[in-house]
Amino acid sequence: MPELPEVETIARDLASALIGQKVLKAEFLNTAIRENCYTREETDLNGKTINRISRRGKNLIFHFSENLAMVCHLKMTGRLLVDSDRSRDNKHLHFFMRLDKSDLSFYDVRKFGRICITAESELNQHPRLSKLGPEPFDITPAEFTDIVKRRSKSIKLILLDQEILAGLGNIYADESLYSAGIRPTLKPYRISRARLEILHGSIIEVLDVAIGNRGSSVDDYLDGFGQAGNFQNLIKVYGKTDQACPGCETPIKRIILGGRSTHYCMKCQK
DNA sequence: GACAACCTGACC
DNA sequence: GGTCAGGTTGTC
Repeated sequence: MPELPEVETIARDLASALIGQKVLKAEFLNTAIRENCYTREETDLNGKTINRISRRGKNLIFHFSENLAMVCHLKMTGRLLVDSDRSRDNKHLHFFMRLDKSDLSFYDVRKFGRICITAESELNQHPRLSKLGPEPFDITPAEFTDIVKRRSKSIKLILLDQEILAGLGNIYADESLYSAGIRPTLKPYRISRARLEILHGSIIEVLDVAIGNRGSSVDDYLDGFGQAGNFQNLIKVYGKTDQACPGCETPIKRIILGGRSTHYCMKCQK
Protein backbone atom coordinates (compact mmCIF):
# COMPACT_ATOMS: atom_id res chain seq x y z
CA MET A 1 0.00 0.00 0.00
CA PRO A 2 2.11 2.87 1.10
CA GLU A 3 5.04 4.25 -0.81
CA LEU A 4 7.39 7.05 0.21
CA PRO A 5 4.79 9.89 0.32
CA GLU A 6 2.33 7.85 2.37
CA VAL A 7 4.98 6.67 4.83
CA GLU A 8 6.34 10.22 5.11
CA THR A 9 2.84 11.52 5.85
CA ILE A 10 2.29 8.88 8.52
CA ALA A 11 5.72 9.58 10.05
CA ARG A 12 4.90 13.29 10.36
CA ASP A 13 1.44 12.59 11.77
CA LEU A 14 2.76 10.19 14.38
CA ALA A 15 5.60 12.54 15.26
CA SER A 16 3.18 15.42 15.84
CA ALA A 17 1.03 13.28 18.12
CA LEU A 18 3.43 10.99 19.95
CA ILE A 19 6.86 12.60 20.44
CA GLY A 20 7.72 12.90 24.12
CA GLN A 21 5.18 10.34 25.26
CA LYS A 22 6.17 7.40 27.40
CA VAL A 23 5.23 3.79 26.64
CA LEU A 24 3.02 2.23 29.29
CA LYS A 25 2.61 -1.09 27.51
CA ALA A 26 3.50 -2.50 24.09
CA GLU A 27 2.15 -5.86 22.93
CA PHE A 28 1.84 -8.06 19.86
CA LEU A 29 -1.65 -9.49 19.44
CA ASN A 30 -0.30 -11.53 16.55
CA THR A 31 3.39 -12.41 16.65
CA ALA A 32 3.30 -13.44 12.97
CA ILE A 33 3.94 -9.80 12.11
CA ARG A 34 7.04 -9.60 14.33
CA GLU A 35 10.06 -9.52 12.06
CA ASN A 36 12.37 -12.43 12.81
CA CYS A 37 15.43 -10.18 13.00
CA TYR A 38 14.28 -8.58 16.24
CA THR A 39 16.93 -8.23 18.94
CA ARG A 40 14.74 -6.69 21.65
CA GLU A 41 11.36 -7.63 23.08
CA GLU A 42 8.25 -5.45 23.03
CA THR A 43 8.31 -5.47 26.83
CA ASP A 44 11.68 -3.68 26.63
CA LEU A 45 9.77 -0.64 25.35
CA ASN A 46 7.83 -0.22 28.59
CA GLY A 47 8.78 3.02 30.32
CA LYS A 48 10.76 4.34 27.35
CA THR A 49 10.03 7.69 25.70
CA ILE A 50 9.51 8.28 21.97
CA ASN A 51 12.22 10.77 21.05
CA ARG A 52 11.84 10.84 17.28
CA ILE A 53 9.96 9.19 14.41
CA SER A 54 11.67 8.97 11.03
CA ARG A 55 11.30 7.38 7.61
CA ARG A 56 13.81 5.51 5.49
CA GLY A 57 12.48 4.34 2.12
CA LYS A 58 9.10 2.83 2.95
CA ASN A 59 10.11 2.02 6.54
CA LEU A 60 8.93 3.93 9.58
CA ILE A 61 11.41 4.09 12.43
CA PHE A 62 10.53 4.92 16.05
CA HIS A 63 13.49 6.10 18.11
CA PHE A 64 13.04 5.60 21.86
CA SER A 65 15.09 6.58 24.86
CA GLU A 66 17.71 4.16 26.16
CA ASN A 67 18.98 2.95 22.78
CA LEU A 68 15.74 1.31 21.63
CA ALA A 69 14.20 1.48 18.16
CA MET A 70 11.26 -0.01 16.31
CA VAL A 71 11.17 -0.49 12.53
CA CYS A 72 7.76 -0.83 10.85
CA HIS A 73 6.99 -1.81 7.27
CA LEU A 74 3.35 -1.54 6.19
CA LYS A 75 3.74 -3.55 2.97
CA MET A 76 0.37 -3.53 1.13
CA THR A 77 -2.40 -3.02 3.67
CA GLY A 78 -0.70 -2.07 6.94
CA ARG A 79 -1.97 0.93 8.93
CA LEU A 80 -0.60 2.77 11.94
CA LEU A 81 -3.33 4.75 13.66
CA VAL A 82 -3.32 7.08 16.66
CA ASP A 83 -6.24 6.64 19.05
CA SER A 84 -8.25 4.46 16.70
CA ASP A 85 -11.56 2.92 17.68
CA ARG A 86 -10.39 -0.65 18.22
CA SER A 87 -13.92 -1.95 18.74
CA ARG A 88 -14.57 -1.30 15.04
CA ASP A 89 -11.88 -3.74 13.90
CA ASN A 90 -9.95 -5.88 16.29
CA LYS A 91 -9.80 -8.79 13.86
CA HIS A 92 -6.94 -7.11 12.00
CA LEU A 93 -5.23 -5.46 14.98
CA HIS A 94 -1.81 -7.09 15.40
CA PHE A 95 0.22 -4.69 17.56
CA PHE A 96 -0.84 -2.18 20.17
CA MET A 97 1.05 0.38 22.22
CA ARG A 98 -0.44 2.38 25.08
CA LEU A 99 1.32 5.67 25.81
CA ASP A 100 0.75 8.38 28.47
CA LYS A 101 -1.84 10.33 26.53
CA SER A 102 -2.48 8.35 23.33
CA ASP A 103 -2.33 4.88 21.89
CA LEU A 104 -0.99 3.46 18.65
CA SER A 105 -2.52 0.53 16.75
CA PHE A 106 -1.07 -1.48 13.90
CA TYR A 107 -3.72 -3.01 11.64
CA ASP A 108 -3.09 -5.17 8.59
CA VAL A 109 -5.73 -7.13 6.68
CA ARG A 110 -3.22 -9.16 4.68
CA LYS A 111 -0.63 -9.57 7.47
CA PHE A 112 2.27 -8.78 5.14
CA GLY A 113 3.42 -5.88 7.35
CA ARG A 114 6.27 -6.33 9.81
CA ILE A 115 7.47 -4.76 13.05
CA CYS A 116 11.00 -5.21 14.37
CA ILE A 117 12.11 -4.08 17.82
CA THR A 118 15.83 -3.59 18.04
CA ALA A 119 18.57 -1.39 19.49
CA GLU A 120 19.08 2.08 18.01
CA SER A 121 22.78 1.26 17.70
CA GLU A 122 21.94 -1.86 15.66
CA LEU A 123 19.74 -0.12 13.09
CA ASN A 124 22.60 -0.02 10.59
CA GLN A 125 22.68 -3.84 10.67
CA HIS A 126 18.97 -4.29 10.09
CA PRO A 127 18.69 -6.65 7.09
CA ARG A 128 16.30 -4.48 5.10
CA LEU A 129 17.46 -0.99 6.13
CA SER A 130 21.12 -1.77 5.57
CA LYS A 131 20.55 -2.73 1.94
CA LEU A 132 18.45 0.29 0.93
CA GLY A 133 19.63 2.56 -1.85
CA PRO A 134 19.71 6.36 -1.41
CA GLU A 135 16.66 8.53 -0.86
CA PRO A 136 15.72 10.29 -4.13
CA PHE A 137 16.03 13.69 -2.37
CA ASP A 138 19.57 12.98 -1.21
CA ILE A 139 21.23 12.60 -4.60
CA THR A 140 21.91 14.96 -7.49
CA PRO A 141 20.55 14.36 -11.00
CA ALA A 142 24.07 13.37 -12.10
CA GLU A 143 24.42 10.87 -9.25
CA PHE A 144 21.00 9.43 -10.07
CA THR A 145 22.05 9.03 -13.69
CA ASP A 146 25.28 7.28 -12.70
CA ILE A 147 23.41 4.85 -10.45
CA VAL A 148 20.84 4.04 -13.14
CA LYS A 149 23.37 3.71 -15.95
CA ARG A 150 25.14 0.89 -14.08
CA ARG A 151 22.05 -1.32 -14.40
CA SER A 152 20.79 -3.36 -17.32
CA LYS A 153 17.13 -4.01 -16.49
CA SER A 154 14.25 -1.82 -17.68
CA ILE A 155 13.97 1.62 -16.11
CA LYS A 156 10.69 0.87 -14.32
CA LEU A 157 12.20 -2.17 -12.60
CA ILE A 158 15.20 -0.07 -11.60
CA LEU A 159 12.91 2.54 -10.03
CA LEU A 160 11.06 -0.18 -8.09
CA ASP A 161 14.26 -1.78 -6.78
CA GLN A 162 14.68 -0.55 -3.18
CA GLU A 163 18.37 -1.48 -3.18
CA ILE A 164 18.98 0.96 -6.05
CA LEU A 165 16.69 3.82 -4.98
CA ALA A 166 14.57 3.79 -1.82
CA GLY A 167 10.91 4.75 -1.64
CA LEU A 168 9.29 4.46 -5.06
CA GLY A 169 6.51 1.91 -5.57
CA ASN A 170 4.16 1.10 -8.40
CA ILE A 171 2.13 4.33 -8.41
CA TYR A 172 5.01 6.80 -8.25
CA ALA A 173 7.25 4.85 -10.63
CA ASP A 174 4.54 4.98 -13.30
CA GLU A 175 3.72 8.64 -12.58
CA SER A 176 7.37 9.74 -12.64
CA LEU A 177 8.05 7.98 -15.96
CA TYR A 178 4.94 9.57 -17.46
CA SER A 179 6.01 13.00 -16.25
CA ALA A 180 9.47 12.50 -17.77
CA GLY A 181 8.08 11.11 -21.05
CA ILE A 182 10.06 7.88 -20.74
CA ARG A 183 8.69 4.47 -21.67
CA PRO A 184 8.86 2.07 -18.68
CA THR A 185 10.32 -0.79 -20.73
CA LEU A 186 13.40 1.15 -21.87
CA LYS A 187 16.80 0.04 -20.64
CA PRO A 188 19.18 2.74 -19.44
CA TYR A 189 21.67 2.35 -22.29
CA ARG A 190 18.87 3.53 -24.60
CA ILE A 191 18.14 6.65 -22.49
CA SER A 192 20.37 9.72 -22.73
CA ARG A 193 21.95 11.19 -19.61
CA ALA A 194 19.94 14.36 -20.20
CA ARG A 195 16.66 12.42 -20.14
CA LEU A 196 17.67 10.53 -16.99
CA GLU A 197 18.45 13.82 -15.26
CA ILE A 198 14.97 14.99 -16.24
CA LEU A 199 13.57 11.77 -14.79
CA HIS A 200 15.26 12.50 -11.46
CA GLY A 201 13.58 15.91 -11.45
CA SER A 202 10.23 14.28 -12.26
CA ILE A 203 10.62 11.85 -9.37
CA ILE A 204 11.37 14.67 -6.92
CA GLU A 205 8.47 16.73 -8.18
CA VAL A 206 5.95 13.86 -8.15
CA LEU A 207 7.00 12.85 -4.63
CA ASP A 208 6.88 16.45 -3.37
CA VAL A 209 3.39 17.02 -4.77
CA ALA A 210 2.23 13.68 -3.37
CA ILE A 211 3.61 14.51 0.09
CA GLY A 212 1.95 17.93 -0.15
CA ASN A 213 -1.31 16.09 -0.86
CA ARG A 214 -0.80 13.63 2.00
CA GLY A 215 -0.37 10.59 -0.25
CA SER A 216 -2.66 8.55 -2.48
CA SER A 217 -5.72 6.71 -1.16
CA VAL A 218 -6.34 4.47 -4.15
CA ASP A 219 -7.56 1.59 -2.05
CA ASP A 220 -6.74 1.14 1.63
CA TYR A 221 -4.30 3.87 2.60
CA LEU A 222 -5.13 6.13 5.55
CA ASP A 223 -2.82 8.56 7.34
CA GLY A 224 -1.88 8.35 11.01
CA PHE A 225 -5.22 9.84 12.04
CA GLY A 226 -7.38 7.66 9.80
CA GLN A 227 -7.89 10.25 7.05
CA ALA A 228 -7.56 9.56 3.30
CA GLY A 229 -4.96 11.37 1.17
CA ASN A 230 -5.66 13.46 -1.95
CA PHE A 231 -3.05 12.53 -4.55
CA GLN A 232 -5.29 9.83 -6.07
CA ASN A 233 -7.15 12.74 -7.68
CA LEU A 234 -3.96 13.92 -9.40
CA ILE A 235 -2.80 10.56 -10.79
CA LYS A 236 -2.28 10.68 -14.55
CA VAL A 237 -1.64 7.08 -15.64
CA TYR A 238 -1.51 4.62 -12.73
CA GLY A 239 -4.64 2.43 -12.88
CA LYS A 240 -6.00 4.44 -15.85
CA THR A 241 -6.00 1.57 -18.35
CA ASP A 242 -7.89 2.51 -21.56
CA GLN A 243 -8.66 6.00 -20.26
CA ALA A 244 -7.54 9.06 -22.22
CA CYS A 245 -4.00 10.33 -21.64
CA PRO A 246 -4.31 13.81 -20.07
CA GLY A 247 -1.77 15.10 -22.60
CA CYS A 248 -2.88 13.62 -25.93
CA GLU A 249 -6.08 11.61 -25.39
CA THR A 250 -4.46 8.35 -26.52
CA PRO A 251 -5.80 5.46 -24.40
CA ILE A 252 -3.42 4.51 -21.58
CA LYS A 253 -1.80 1.13 -22.11
CA ARG A 254 -1.36 -1.51 -19.41
CA ILE A 255 1.41 -4.06 -19.56
CA ILE A 256 3.04 -6.35 -16.98
CA LEU A 257 6.65 -5.66 -15.98
CA GLY A 258 8.29 -7.68 -13.24
CA GLY A 259 4.87 -9.07 -12.40
CA ARG A 260 3.50 -5.58 -11.73
CA SER A 261 0.88 -3.64 -13.65
CA THR A 262 2.54 -0.86 -15.59
CA HIS A 263 0.64 2.03 -17.15
CA TYR A 264 1.90 4.44 -19.80
CA CYS A 265 1.00 6.50 -22.85
CA MET A 266 2.55 5.08 -26.00
CA LYS A 267 2.50 8.47 -27.69
CA CYS A 268 3.83 10.69 -24.87
CA GLN A 269 6.38 8.19 -23.55
CA LYS A 270 9.15 7.20 -25.96
C1' DG B 1 13.94 -11.98 -16.28
C1' DA B 2 9.50 -14.92 -14.99
C1' DC B 3 6.99 -16.82 -11.16
C1' DA B 4 5.30 -18.34 -6.78
C1' DA B 5 4.83 -17.29 -2.01
C1' DC B 6 3.14 -14.70 1.88
C1' DC B 7 -2.61 -13.29 3.04
C1' DT B 8 -7.34 -11.31 2.68
C1' DG B 9 -10.98 -8.96 0.49
C1' DA B 10 -13.24 -6.75 -3.40
C1' DC B 11 -15.09 -7.24 -7.68
C1' DC B 12 -16.65 -9.63 -12.21
C1' DG C 1 -14.92 -19.73 -10.21
C1' DG C 2 -11.27 -16.25 -11.67
C1' DT C 3 -8.68 -11.69 -11.35
C1' DC C 4 -6.67 -8.02 -9.08
C1' DA C 5 -4.25 -5.24 -5.29
C1' DG C 6 0.54 1.21 -3.06
C1' DG C 7 5.43 -4.86 -1.30
C1' DT C 8 9.19 -7.95 -0.68
C1' DT C 9 11.65 -12.28 -0.95
C1' DG C 10 13.16 -16.53 -2.63
C1' DT C 11 13.66 -20.06 -6.45
C1' DC C 12 14.24 -21.95 -11.03
